[in-house]
Amino acid sequence: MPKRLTRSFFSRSVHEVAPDLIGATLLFDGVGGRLVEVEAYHQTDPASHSYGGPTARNAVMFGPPGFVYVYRSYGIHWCLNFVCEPKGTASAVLIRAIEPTTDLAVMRRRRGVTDERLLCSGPGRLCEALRITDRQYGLALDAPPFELFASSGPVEVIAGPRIGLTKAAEKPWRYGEKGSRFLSKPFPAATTVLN
DNA sequence: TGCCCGATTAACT
DNA sequence: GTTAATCGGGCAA
Repeated sequence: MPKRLTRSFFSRSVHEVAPDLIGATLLFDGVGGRLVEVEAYHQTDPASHSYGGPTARNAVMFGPPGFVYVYRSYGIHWCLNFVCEPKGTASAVLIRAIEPTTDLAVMRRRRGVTDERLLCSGPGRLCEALRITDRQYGLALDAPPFELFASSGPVEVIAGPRIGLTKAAEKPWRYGEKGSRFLSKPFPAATTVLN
């Protein structure tokens, strides 16, 4: 059986946690798959929702690590984040793409598409497929209905610029599995290979 | 209270 | 390649 990740996994620098999450398996109510793309956000980072200090929306980011931050994007979509670092650092990892493994039929129904690559390739898409909304705001990642398992083998991780930002767009804090078909977008050709 | 705009997506040309 | 959809957060006034 794969090893479960507990909340202590997240009590490290967000720039260590983010690449380490690639290849891990996330399930919500038994639906999900392998994490293949994430982005790191830190309080000192102008692109982070925590940059301006605590508010009602970002409050969970200022709490202990290993909990879920969910926000509304463009008034339409939900986006899922994992809070990282010791309490007060207000950093988080945005989950951007999942390689779907279970349950494909459920995800196809929720998404209204059949193509595997359109089920969970994008932060808004994966929340629709897993049925993540603000009702999950503040839930712990190491307790039901969430399940999180470490990668079962080595993974080749690449890093590049984050997607869709106007501030701090040059920071290479997007991490993905090299060669994955399930990335929300390809990484630029000149991309750093980790490991 | 009003205004601007975004860690997106799908449906266009 | 471009753009509409859609609305709450954050800040100016």
